[in-house]
Amino acid sequence: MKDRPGNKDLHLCSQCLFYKQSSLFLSEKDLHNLEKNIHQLKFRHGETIFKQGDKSRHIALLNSGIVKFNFEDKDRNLILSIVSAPKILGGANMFYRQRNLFSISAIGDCDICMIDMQEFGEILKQNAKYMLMLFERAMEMFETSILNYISLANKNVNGRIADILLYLSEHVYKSESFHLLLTRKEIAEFAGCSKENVIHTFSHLNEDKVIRTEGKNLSILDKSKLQMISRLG
Amino acid sequence: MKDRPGNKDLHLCSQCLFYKQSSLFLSEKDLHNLEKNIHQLKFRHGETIFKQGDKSRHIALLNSGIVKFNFEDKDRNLILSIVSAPKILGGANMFYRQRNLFSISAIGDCDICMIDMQEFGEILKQNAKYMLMLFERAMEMFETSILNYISLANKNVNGRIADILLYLSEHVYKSESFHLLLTRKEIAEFAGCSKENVIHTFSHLNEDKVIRTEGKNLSILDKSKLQMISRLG
DNA sequence: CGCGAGCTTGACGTTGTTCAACTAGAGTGG
DNA sequence: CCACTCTAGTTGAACAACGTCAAGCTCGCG
Repeated sequence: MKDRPGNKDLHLCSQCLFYKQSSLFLSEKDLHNLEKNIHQLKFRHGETIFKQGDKSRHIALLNSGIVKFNFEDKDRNLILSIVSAPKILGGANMFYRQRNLFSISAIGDCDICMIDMQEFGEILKQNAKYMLMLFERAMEMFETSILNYISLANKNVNGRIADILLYLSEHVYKSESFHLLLTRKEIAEFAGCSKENVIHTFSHLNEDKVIRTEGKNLSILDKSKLQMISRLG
Repeated sequence: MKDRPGNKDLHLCSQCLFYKQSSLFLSEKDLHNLEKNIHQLKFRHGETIFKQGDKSRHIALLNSGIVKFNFEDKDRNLILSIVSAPKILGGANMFYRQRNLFSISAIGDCDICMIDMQEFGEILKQNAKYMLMLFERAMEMFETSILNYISLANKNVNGRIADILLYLSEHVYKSESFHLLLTRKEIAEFAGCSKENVIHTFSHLNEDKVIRTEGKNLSILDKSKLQMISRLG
């Protein structure tokens, strides 16, 4: 964790969504304790936020940016999920076990608030409703993983890639046209197929005018057709 | 939910593992309230305990038996996980959303205690440490789902089936030799492949004396070889 | 006995992976 | 400023893995 750039000063989380939500549940005193245990960090593209197998000592609030959850195998890599701000990261590990089940790393630049778990755990134990709220957030990521799992099991490559493009458009970039920060290989790791397969599928989708790719830029031209491919896959 | 056989009388959970654990966290009064909201049920092979898409009104304690978590698609079916008693079922849905993300059904006969969520939710909110314990349990099932997902993405059919046999042996039946209550089709739904593929793989494993199948009975003869197949897959 | 469900086997076609060759752009050093 | 190298992307072809289909089998049950 040495090369983490960041400003470790205490900061006022006045615009921070998480802080606002927390203030609904916590007392003045707990809120102050919480603030003492938060520090802000910036991560650049590719940097690891949580490392698979590492001890989970923090919970991370993704305030801006996009991250990927990836499971690292001997030789292969699998992207479980990709999410954009605002999200609570690391909660799944926190509520479960001491060691991270997977890594989380930045795609593009990310602003993150790190909360030390020691003190935070104490606050949590005193505030059951607050814990419930956090837990629900932590579970959201599992839902997307399970939906990905189902997509992988039941669909062919075309269907899965269509799924991924729709997911990225609707839930990550929130636009029909976006600048992909993922390599073809990473998309393949998300779809659970080879990178050549992603490229072939992109080529066909380009020919059929369903999408348009220009280098890293990707536009969805015919969303309904893409949805049909997703369904038929 | 009409044809649920069961005895709805209040019962004394004196041997019930869950009750014992709960007594470590809860006050006499809460424990009494909890007991009032529990009723015992018996489920037979194939019966549905929780139905995908249904409202989650209960949390279920699996006291004896084996259950499968399965996601139902238009035409296909996918088994996310198979677990044996003692386990807490439905917590994942409970702590997440109002509607069940997947179905849970009995494999063989199951003894289950159903807890009504209305009153139970109130007890939870007053007992943060207790809630944390329940969370941890609820998360266990997600870990197995994610590990299955990874197995599906990174391994070939042989490796996945080897994984499943090892999993069933170690975590479900707790024996090298067991009476399979799953059909070949269900194993295929767990492995995310066709039933013929399961049969072919079983045949080869039989030829190579890695396992022995006699109808529904299955014995693992050479565990280390099976582990090797799992690794190479 | 006859029927149906689950199981088994082998053949065949499709899908997807792997491999190899090529292109384009970015960074490096003489 | 050009050659070199490295990485990402692209394409097509060969091969292996897997799903689908068809046919026959076994067993339990009405």
